[in-house]
Amino acid sequence: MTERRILVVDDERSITDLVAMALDLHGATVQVAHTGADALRAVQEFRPHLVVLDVMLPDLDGFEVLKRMGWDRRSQSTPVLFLTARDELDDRIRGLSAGGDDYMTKPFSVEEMLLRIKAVLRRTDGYEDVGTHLTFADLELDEESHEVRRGSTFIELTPTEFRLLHYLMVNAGQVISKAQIRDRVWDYSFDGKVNMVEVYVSYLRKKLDAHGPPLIRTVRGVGYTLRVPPEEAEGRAGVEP
Amino acid sequence: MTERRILVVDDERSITDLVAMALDLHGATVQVAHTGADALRAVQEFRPHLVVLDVMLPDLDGFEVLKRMGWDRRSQSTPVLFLTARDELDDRIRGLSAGGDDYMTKPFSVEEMLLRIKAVLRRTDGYEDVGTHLTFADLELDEESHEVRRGSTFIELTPTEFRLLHYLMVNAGQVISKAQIRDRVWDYSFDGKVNMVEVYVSYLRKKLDAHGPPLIRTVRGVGYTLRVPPEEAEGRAGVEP
DNA sequence: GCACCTCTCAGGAAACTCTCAAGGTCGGTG
DNA sequence: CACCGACCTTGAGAGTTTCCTGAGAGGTGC
Repeated sequence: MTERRILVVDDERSITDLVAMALDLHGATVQVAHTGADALRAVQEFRPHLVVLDVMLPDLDGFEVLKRMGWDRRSQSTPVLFLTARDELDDRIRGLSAGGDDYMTKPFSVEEMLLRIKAVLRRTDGYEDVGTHLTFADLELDEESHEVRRGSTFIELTPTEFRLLHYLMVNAGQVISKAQIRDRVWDYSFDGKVNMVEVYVSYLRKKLDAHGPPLIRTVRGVGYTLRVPPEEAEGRAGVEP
Repeated sequence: MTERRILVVDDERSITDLVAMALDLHGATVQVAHTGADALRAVQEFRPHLVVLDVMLPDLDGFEVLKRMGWDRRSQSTPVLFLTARDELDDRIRGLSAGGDDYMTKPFSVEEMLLRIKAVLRRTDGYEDVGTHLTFADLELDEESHEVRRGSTFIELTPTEFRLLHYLMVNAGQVISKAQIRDRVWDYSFDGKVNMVEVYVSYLRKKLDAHGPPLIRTVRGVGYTLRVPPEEAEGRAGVEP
């Protein structure tokens, strides 16, 4: 997301914080607004490459903001990612994705949001950050088509499994804690007191390891990591009597 | 940790002392605060690159401090490492690591804390302090993936073994006393009456020396040290094991 | 209603930490 | 130079923590 200016508009501070920090970590330059009026001002001055825009704002609603951005948009075609509560889903919103824009329902996961933003930027911007294609050992994942292959066989993943694998692949070679996974792959309203992460890792393993050597390593007490499987069983060490 | 300003906030003086001293030894510039109010003042003036923040403070709690740091944070994105008692693990801690922050439960070991701080700085800072990679003779240890190799074979270590080896490698060539090891690799509430350190050194030796000449040398009455194995000592009287 | 997905729960497996005690090794000393 | 005591090493194992996974209940979309 390097070199992209992104404006995040939501009246809930917790949401703007979360989104802003995540985007910041990914190299974007972020600005935040909490009202429609602020948002319009920020669009003028900050000239974002993309706007994340809540539909419900205290003063204007998101569509009004969109409309008043109008002339600006057409000249610059600044894309918008709308945020909306699930039960406020509206035909006007559904129509957005036709124009290159997109929407997400709250609550969302950070991982999901990053994927969406990248997709929108790609569509409107001709933007190739890192490409849509991730590879690790004989594993391949395509962000756009949501397709996963191991070697030559396609693997069907559920949406959650996909987000988890994507997150692991982006951070391949690094140990990721369960807390990180939970915060990133699950939505922010999820208060899982139980072992969701373990369960989903288990699902992933079952699907991935059916077609080759194990790829997900447990690092006890710390988390999980992808690793290239050691060539042969000889690479093991430790308990030699 | 060179050139990094770190603010340590905890109401227990023993903890701030411990942490501050360890960080100081690693080249960080450290400041300490014992209340939320002090912490906020220190954030303003000291402009730390990272804050170690206890959740329980006499005046404000850690989250309140975090919130009031708010606007400051977003512009600077100062990361936070939270400290919390294991049984106070709080739902509010959720969501932290999506922003690059992290938390640790008390009691912790100094070694563990240094590893966490480095990890957080790496994530948020883009900055490679010393690299994640330690090398000694044909031994390699990677902090990020928690992988240890000797020559070409991977070695599986338990968390405690890993901390111990890491500590030895950081201080390679220096004799480390058992007391130092205990204070650093074990958490500060540990009152080992027995020979824990010896036992774990033994475990390490068993795993490491299966793949080459002995690396950990005992210095009788003093402690242990890593040393490069002598090339070949066939002419010598049996001084070397 | 059916298919699929998400999440819970609980039992059991596996890994890890720590203790203890039986030897082994070393250095000094009688 | 043989022996002693202090120190060190290591195997065995109990107790605990952490992780894995099957079964199934609820939810959602078609």
